[in-house]
Amino acid sequence: MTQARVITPLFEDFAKVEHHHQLACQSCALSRLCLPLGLHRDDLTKLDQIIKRSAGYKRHQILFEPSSTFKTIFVVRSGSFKTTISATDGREQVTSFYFPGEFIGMDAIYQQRYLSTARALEASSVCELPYERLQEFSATIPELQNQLMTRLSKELSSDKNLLLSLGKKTAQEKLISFLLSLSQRFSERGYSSMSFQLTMSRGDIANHLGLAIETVSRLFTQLQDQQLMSIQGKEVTILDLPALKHRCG
Amino acid sequence: MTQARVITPLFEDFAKVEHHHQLACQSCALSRLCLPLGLHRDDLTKLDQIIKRSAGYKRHQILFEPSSTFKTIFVVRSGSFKTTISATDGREQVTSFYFPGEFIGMDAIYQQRYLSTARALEASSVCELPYERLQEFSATIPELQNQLMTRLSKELSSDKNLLLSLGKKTAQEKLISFLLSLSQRFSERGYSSMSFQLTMSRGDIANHLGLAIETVSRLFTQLQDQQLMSIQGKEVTILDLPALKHRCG
DNA sequence: TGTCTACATTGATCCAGGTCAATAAAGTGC
DNA sequence: GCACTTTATTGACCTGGATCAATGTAGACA
Repeated sequence: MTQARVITPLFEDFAKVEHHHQLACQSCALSRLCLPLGLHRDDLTKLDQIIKRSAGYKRHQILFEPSSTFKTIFVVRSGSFKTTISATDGREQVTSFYFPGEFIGMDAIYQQRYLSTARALEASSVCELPYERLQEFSATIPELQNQLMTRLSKELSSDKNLLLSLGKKTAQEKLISFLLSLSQRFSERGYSSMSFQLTMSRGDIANHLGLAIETVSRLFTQLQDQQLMSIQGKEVTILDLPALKHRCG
Repeated sequence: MTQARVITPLFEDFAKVEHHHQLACQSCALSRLCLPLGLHRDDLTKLDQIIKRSAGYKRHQILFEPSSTFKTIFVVRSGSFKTTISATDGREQVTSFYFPGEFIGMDAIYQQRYLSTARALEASSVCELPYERLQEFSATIPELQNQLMTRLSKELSSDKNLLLSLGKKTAQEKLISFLLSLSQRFSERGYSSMSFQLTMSRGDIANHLGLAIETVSRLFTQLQDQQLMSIQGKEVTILDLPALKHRCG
């Protein structure tokens, strides 16, 4: 119960600190996870001019979709998002979830149009990085260019790991891998890695992992029965981390 | 039969033109698909200095693996490669196939170590782009930086599409999507999009699509029976493109 | 030219996880 | 607080594609 309070919604505390949303990168609590990482103070000041802190997004609100014109890469400031990609017949695949400090929309650089649709999972806010300006700046700030490449490469890495999950893992292994990767990301953001709130629905998780909702639900009960973790609604508590790590492949 | 001759191995003709393998980018037949795209002539000359044209790789030979130290990004010059990622217990997922002009190893930028293992599918050759030098050069050649980001983003896009395939498509849809994407890539390289040689085994295709070899084999027979395409060994001929497009989701 | 070995096809059987259906919680708005 | 809607759980049953098994085919190399 006490853990739950601090993480609903994610980074709520940071959002509150920002009385208006033009808080400079220098004083942003996220800077250690975000674009500013490794940038010099003066470079950051320059960058600060072009970054637009957007108003908040409500649960389910669309951040962008394939029909939107591509101008910016988004960074999650608070809350969380999901991206989905659609087949021609309307079937959708949830490709990623995004938490504070993570970049959304990088797959649009090639072809200069968003490939996917991004939706807020809860009340959330973002910073907008105008891509063209970012490119100009990268020419004079090598560390910025490095930062962008690293982010792209990081997303590539996690997609490849997801490919391994979807292609080769059992339903239980998929779910455990997913939960452990969430745990890892929460811990990087200063939250408990052992107890956290899911911001996405069972449906989103199932879809992301190529499973049916019912399978996810059954696996949750099964993991509880095996004393590996406890799940009450959206709250996940990891009980036996070594056993879980052992079971995720 | 006539089509088959020109594509075994892929870009064989280019390989022959290069009597030694220090052919400059400017005179390389691939330049239109490769890094040089959009670069100024003088920039290309500079870049040429740092690109190492490596000796050939034999079928099944390893280009890199996770234990290799990351220093370079590879560009396929001739032939083709596959990359695989491994679970802790040894299960492998074929994450991508790479053809001439395509970049291998970009997922290593984050963490500075290769995530996957790359193997030649046939007698092949590559150019090596030392990553650190590439970074230095990007600072002064904005178009190079743009080129790299675009390549990363392109790989991201194709991985997301594969996620859709693995997560939401039926076996037949997966296979058709895969074959059509190959067809597209062959056509970009100046080959027939209607008739081409598979350079990978049934096992590689099955693994890549999260299927069993037997399923792939059965689907091939089924696609032939339905007069949608003809498959004799490694040679694929597309007979009814509209019908195939309709069936791939 | 024949022998090996790896790769591919085809058939029979099985099962992990999907689908369908009913019920139960948990939000959400009035 | 109550109605309504969305989300989650649980059970019964079914199926697409995996697995097992046998056979066929094609390179590789002596």
